[in-house]
Amino acid sequence: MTNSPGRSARLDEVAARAGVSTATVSRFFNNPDVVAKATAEKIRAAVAEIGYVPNLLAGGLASSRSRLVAALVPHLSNSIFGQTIEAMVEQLYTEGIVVMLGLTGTGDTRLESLIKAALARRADAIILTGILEDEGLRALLQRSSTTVIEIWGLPENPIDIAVGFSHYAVGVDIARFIHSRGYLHPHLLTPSTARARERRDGLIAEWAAAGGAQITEDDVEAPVHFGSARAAFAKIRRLDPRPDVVVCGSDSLAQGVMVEAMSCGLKVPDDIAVVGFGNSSLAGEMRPTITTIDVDGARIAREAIAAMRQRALGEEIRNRTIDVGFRLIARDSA
Amino acid sequence: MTNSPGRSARLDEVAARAGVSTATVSRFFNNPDVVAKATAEKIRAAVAEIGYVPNLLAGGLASSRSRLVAALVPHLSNSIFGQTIEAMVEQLYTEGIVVMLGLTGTGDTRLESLIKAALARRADAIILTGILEDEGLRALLQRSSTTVIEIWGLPENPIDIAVGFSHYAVGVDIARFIHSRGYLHPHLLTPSTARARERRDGLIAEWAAAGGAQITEDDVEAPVHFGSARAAFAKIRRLDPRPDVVVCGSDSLAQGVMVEAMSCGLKVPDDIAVVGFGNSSLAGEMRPTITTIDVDGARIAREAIAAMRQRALGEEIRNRTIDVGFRLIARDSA
DNA sequence: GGCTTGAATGAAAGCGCTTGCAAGAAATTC
DNA sequence: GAATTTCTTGCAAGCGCTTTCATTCAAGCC
Repeated sequence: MTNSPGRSARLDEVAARAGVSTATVSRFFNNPDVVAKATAEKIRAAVAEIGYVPNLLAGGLASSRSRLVAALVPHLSNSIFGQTIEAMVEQLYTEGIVVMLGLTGTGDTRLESLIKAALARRADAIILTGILEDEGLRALLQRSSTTVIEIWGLPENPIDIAVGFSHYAVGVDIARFIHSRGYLHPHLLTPSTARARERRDGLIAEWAAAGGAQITEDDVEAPVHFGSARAAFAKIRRLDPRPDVVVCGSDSLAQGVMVEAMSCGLKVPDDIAVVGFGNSSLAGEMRPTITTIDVDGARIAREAIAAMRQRALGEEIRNRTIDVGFRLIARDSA
Repeated sequence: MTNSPGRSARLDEVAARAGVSTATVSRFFNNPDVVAKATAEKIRAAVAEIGYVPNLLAGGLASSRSRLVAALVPHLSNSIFGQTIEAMVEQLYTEGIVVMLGLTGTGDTRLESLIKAALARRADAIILTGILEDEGLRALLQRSSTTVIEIWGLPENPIDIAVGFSHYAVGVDIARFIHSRGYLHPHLLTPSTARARERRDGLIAEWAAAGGAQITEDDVEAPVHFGSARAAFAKIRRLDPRPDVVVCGSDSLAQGVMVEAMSCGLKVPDDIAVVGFGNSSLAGEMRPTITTIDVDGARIAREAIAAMRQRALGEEIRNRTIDVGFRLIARDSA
């Protein structure tokens, strides 16, 4: 590995050293099957000798494939998307594809420039977690011929491909569950995000259909942190009749409510039950364990990558909306 | 925004439409101050009309600046680095720089190919969280003239720039703290990572210096999950004398130990005290709240970015090792 | 009024790689 | 053994932008 510092080796230097053309070296990297064994060996040696590292900016420009996937999520910490991102990074890694991480926060301003940043880098695919309403942006994406995958939800009208589940159906399932357990006064703690509201709507509709009594509810600002839960619980205590089950928009919210309730001397679930969402690791770790909704984030990643691959191969994608479903996990908290 | 689908607009089309040369349009994007107001306005209009999005692959190739920073961390979920990554992504976003996320796991195999992936994309900087021992890789990085920033630790011999704190000093501080609180039989729960072992070494050395009694200890495999804590606690119960304080390598480990202890009827901290590390949000949320070490992850990100910026400007960096310190937060668990 | 200075712009040569096309070599077929 | 077919390889024309150097033009100076 001899090499002068500063300037890095180029493909043509490898070619010269191996006694072949640059075309062959390029093929050695991108399409190894077509180069003869002996030639490949010479190239391998030359690469090692001069410590060559390909320039993917140049390669990407020439081939118009960046080997870069943009993943745009609202937040990272305590986020339900972390698992999916992690799975995606790991799986794409094996194909030499790298993930560009974008944090959109809540709101569309950053989303726009992040999408442009992804487009500017000619990302092979753009993964979106939010719901993109802006028509201009939708058009921009559609025009771009980039693969766009919306995950963690199932928009009725996907931009390109969607992998997720019905949040409304989650709400319906939770309503049935708490009804079957005989709870009478549910209280909803809904973060101010579009998806959470869909779950809320499903729950309210199903609860009404089942003839349940009045539901009380409260919104919490996203991103949710412990203070939100504390404040929310303070309000819950004052309610009359006091709710017997609190349906939370996330596990960490559920945890917060439980901790507050227990430190007020209430017993969970006897005095007040709690339901979470997401099945994060803490849901199983809290005592009592938290009843929640499990979503297979890694599977979402797998399906998304499978779709990208099909698209890259130029195959027709039959199913542009992939439902990965969810599971209600009944544990100790409700 | 008229544009035929498939092919995206090019700089020369913008130039033609605005009646200027490509050079001027390029300056408009990269160095706006030098183009005349009126010209800028014409270009702005042309860009909007044809919906032009620059091609940063081409731009990067020509300028050898990728506007891409690679962040290589072991894991994402429940990771102490999440906060730093998040802060870094947010801050770099404002400068139009994007973060490529690499997950190294524990071990050097992936680290190597991730570093090569970063170099291949001509990342403007590479952020490393682990300790890089491999001489070949260190040489590769040094030769590459890429800015390399090692964070969350202070290697005695940094590759390029380091931003972090002394893990050994953390161990020393914890030893002093538990000594001052009068605990007699500490038990150490150390994840199998280099940094955690440095903290352990510091604690053991200081504890011995203070004349403390024998310390018991146990290793847990990284990445740590709840099962690790459960198993570890089972062993702790069998110890004689039973430890009166458990020093954990992370907050989630601490939480796990506390939950297990409490569900065995032990009181925290009276029967058994617990110390964590990292001051993750759950440390303040658990009841009792967890005594832990706080590190300002966002500050690490800021300092790292400041160093990158200096490097980009070609300034000499006086301080190649930046100590951001840490704080022991005494709460209820110890 | 001629000269200097500075601001704004353009022409064109790359940046380092990929890939369609063509051709020579080797293997296969009849 | 000639005609195909299949493998390998090389040539060279880009991919879309940046940037050096030169040029133009207007303003400032004595």
